[in-house]
Amino acid sequence: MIARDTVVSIGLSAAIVAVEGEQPAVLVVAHAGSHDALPFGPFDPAHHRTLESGLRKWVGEQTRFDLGYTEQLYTFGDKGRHLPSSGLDVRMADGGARMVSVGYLALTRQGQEAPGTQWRGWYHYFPWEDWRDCRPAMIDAVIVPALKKFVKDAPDAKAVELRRARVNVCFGEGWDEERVLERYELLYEAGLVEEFWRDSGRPVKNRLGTAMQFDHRRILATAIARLRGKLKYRPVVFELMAPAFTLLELQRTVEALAGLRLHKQNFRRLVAEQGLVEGTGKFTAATRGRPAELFRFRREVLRERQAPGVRLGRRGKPA
Amino acid sequence: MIARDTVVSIGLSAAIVAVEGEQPAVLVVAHAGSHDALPFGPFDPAHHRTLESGLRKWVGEQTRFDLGYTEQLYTFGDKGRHLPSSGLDVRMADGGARMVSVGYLALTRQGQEAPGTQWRGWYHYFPWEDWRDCRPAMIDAVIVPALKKFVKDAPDAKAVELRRARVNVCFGEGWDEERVLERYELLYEAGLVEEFWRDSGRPVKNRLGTAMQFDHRRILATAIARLRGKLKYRPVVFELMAPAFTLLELQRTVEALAGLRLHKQNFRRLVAEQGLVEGTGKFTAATRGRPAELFRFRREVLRERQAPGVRLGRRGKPA
DNA sequence: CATATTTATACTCGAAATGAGTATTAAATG
DNA sequence: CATTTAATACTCATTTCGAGTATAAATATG
Repeated sequence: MIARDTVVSIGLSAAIVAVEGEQPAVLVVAHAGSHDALPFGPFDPAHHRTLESGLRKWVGEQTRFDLGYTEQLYTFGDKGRHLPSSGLDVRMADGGARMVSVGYLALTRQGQEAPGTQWRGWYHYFPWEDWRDCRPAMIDAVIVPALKKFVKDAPDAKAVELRRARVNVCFGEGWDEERVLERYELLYEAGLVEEFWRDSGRPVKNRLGTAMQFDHRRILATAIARLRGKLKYRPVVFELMAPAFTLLELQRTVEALAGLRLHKQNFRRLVAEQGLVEGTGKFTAATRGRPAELFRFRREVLRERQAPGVRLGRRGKPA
Repeated sequence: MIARDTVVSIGLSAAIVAVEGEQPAVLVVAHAGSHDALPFGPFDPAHHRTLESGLRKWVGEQTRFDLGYTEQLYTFGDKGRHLPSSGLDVRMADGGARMVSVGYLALTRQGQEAPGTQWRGWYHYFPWEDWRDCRPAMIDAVIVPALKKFVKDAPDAKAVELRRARVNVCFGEGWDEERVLERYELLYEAGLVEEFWRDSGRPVKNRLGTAMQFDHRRILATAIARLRGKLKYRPVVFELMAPAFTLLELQRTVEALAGLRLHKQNFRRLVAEQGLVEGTGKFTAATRGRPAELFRFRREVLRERQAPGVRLGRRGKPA
């Protein structure tokens, strides 16, 4: 028998990403007076065969967006932390079932958004993640000192060591642009992020970056991390590009997502060698400087075997 | 209000993996007369704060295993395909809520299993995935011909092209050991796998590999794919090793998981350069051949910054 | 005991990939 | 026409990778 308490509702949240003018942006539902939220809806198992079809359905209704590429990110079920059940969600307000939320990443090109939704640069939520100009000053000015305190305040020597290691991996020497989620979770635990105080019902003491509703900033962090990783071994950037683009535009898009600058000449070499693009023979209407050739994505690479960017070889012959 | 039909049950399934004697094995619940299943249980939101704690709880009860490393894989919600709702599951037998299943990967070392469970080599379920000796003969003998027919039987020219591309990526020239799920899904759609016939309620026509209950083989495919990928950029193999091991044992374990042979000398070079292991000064009690030194995993690498194996450089200076 | 067999480990070497440039070309701007 | 901005070609040293060869240290076997 199914007890009432083995039953949950499923919420679907989507980080819908586009890049416009060198800024990666995410589509948010902005209510006046409350925090931004990701487009968010319930999964209705009676009407949808798969989670993804449910997602496409209400995203279509709510945002008028036709999702192209989508990818499931993670399923969060934490009680009391980050989740709608700890906030105010009408859908849950009648004391109904616990909610579990499934996060998705979707890539589109920016178009006209539906009323109530708007594009917002993702570095508003994660200002420490944009290293394109330089290491963000706030890291040394605010984050590292606060985290040092967090390390010192650990309950015992072992916890100190553990925290020190985490801080070092997240904000120490070197920068792994993929560890977006790890960094956010660390900042959360260290109480540097508004959500921490809200979830624990205490007055807000720190607020790094712009907060979001529920656990949506965590989902967005997961999305960014996933996208930054995927970039390198699957040709997903092209989902974000116009049908024709210059190589510099492509590079700027990748840089915007990765939050890093790349070496121009080598970037071109790489893209060309992989056979990811082909010239169209057309050129940009002159803006400034020498006009650039317009390229298009060679969809064929998807069929031609082996995902571009995939490395790791080292295979030997049978023993 | 929460309508009855917006509510679902959550099932948690775990692919618990260990490697013993060069065979990667997965812990299954084997009922006489029915197919093997992964350890599987409901998520009880009333008693568990997170999905993972729920998982650990009943896995502990059901299998007596203390899970070490765990990782969420994917959440499947397909109706009518692969899922319990299309099979016979006592938990669902009273016509209750739709089930959504969350799959997990867990890594352990093989110990004594609980009654009713047993370790089973994962290549029983995926015989085409083991390329350690050579390209499995069944691929050319059975799979490729059957898939050629599948391509030809596509409804229209466009579908033919799409299918051809998929077949090529999955079983054509080159072998991407990570595409385990893609290959399984292709075999499923082509009706080469027992689950396809079972899910569609027709008599079984083909059965490649050993079938599992519900969608568990799909979850296992996801687990293998994830693990094969993760191996390369995070030191997860060590979760499967004894505290001290020889470099050859380590290599054999990696090979078992990847389903490939590696070049011995280069493998050593790589492992050593990454600083992943350190010698203990002890040597194996002589079996045959020169005794090998015993190594241990240097857990410190996890703190020393940057995940071992991570590549991709190509970062430039600010424009 | 000599020799074959196993396995471990060190070292080499060419090919390819990578990081970091320099040089040259083609336009617009003033 | 010099200057600026950008595109694109080419170079070059370094590192990484793939594929070996060479040597060492044990057991097994005649």
